[in-house]
Amino acid sequence: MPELPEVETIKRQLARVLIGRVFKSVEIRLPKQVKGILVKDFRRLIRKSKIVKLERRGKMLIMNIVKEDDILRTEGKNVKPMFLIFHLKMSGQLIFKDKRGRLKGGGHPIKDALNCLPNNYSHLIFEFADGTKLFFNDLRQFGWVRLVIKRKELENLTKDLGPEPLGKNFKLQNFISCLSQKPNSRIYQTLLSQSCACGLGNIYVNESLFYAGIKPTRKNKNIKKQEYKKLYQAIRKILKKAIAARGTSIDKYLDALGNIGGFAKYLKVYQRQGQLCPHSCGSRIKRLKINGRSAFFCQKCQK
DNA sequence: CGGAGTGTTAGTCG
DNA sequence: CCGACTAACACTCC
Repeated sequence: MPELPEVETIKRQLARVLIGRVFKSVEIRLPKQVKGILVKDFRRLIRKSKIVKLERRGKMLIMNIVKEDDILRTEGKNVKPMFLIFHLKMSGQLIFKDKRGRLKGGGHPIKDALNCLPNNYSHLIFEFADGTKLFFNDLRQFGWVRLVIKRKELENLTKDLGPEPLGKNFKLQNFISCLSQKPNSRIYQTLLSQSCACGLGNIYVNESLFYAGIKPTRKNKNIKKQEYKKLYQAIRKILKKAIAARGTSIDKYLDALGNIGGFAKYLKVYQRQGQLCPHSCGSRIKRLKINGRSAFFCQKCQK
């Protein structure tokens, strides 16, 4: 599930409960989800590390962690953090459970998953020194976690990501020139590729294109500057609104447990095929496969 | 029961 | 290099 607004929501929720906590151990039930490092090194580096900061880059959640020993040795000055990076892909969740069993965090909703933790999908279980826990659940097992020591390695992992669409570096002119560099790509596909703006997935790409009045099948080279401006504004507006609503949840899911999802009621086209266009044009929302993904759009309102 | 569909992206192939 | 396609996986829905 998680696209930019969902990961941002999870980051904000988890920051409130994770900053300052110290890892005691990690139970690795599905080793393949720990990428790029030997499991034994992963355990060793995690142990006695304190979470000092949470960041997000695109759809990745990044915890800055520091060995407690290093903090003591240097009296907390100029300690370089390591980076624990999560990608939830299609179905990952990060759920924090405090000592009383209360939950915070969230991700893709899995039926009954929150009633019982750990469950069949809890592939990594981090335990903190105070007995609280962080569960990494992932039904489809595409998600991953990695740990890198240097900021340089983190930069390597994010180097192909376009700018943060809500960040200062996201400028209309840069956005247009980036899209123009892929003249034969279709706008729907380019937006999903993370290259000109990061963090957009199928929900927000479809919603942004509807808002901007651009058909997902349009080739970039045929899109006018004015339309790109509208798209740029649409992306920012929709992402902000989605973050304010704490993300989107499709399907059934449990609220009240720190799980996410108020944006679903604002969706105009995503998974609304067959329904009347919300612009009251009389046309019905179409669904079309583009490179294996479902695009949703109004034939009348999107040119 | 079989097939399609699901919030992602890395890798391969032409 | 680009764009199209597929695999990684487990589940739900029609």
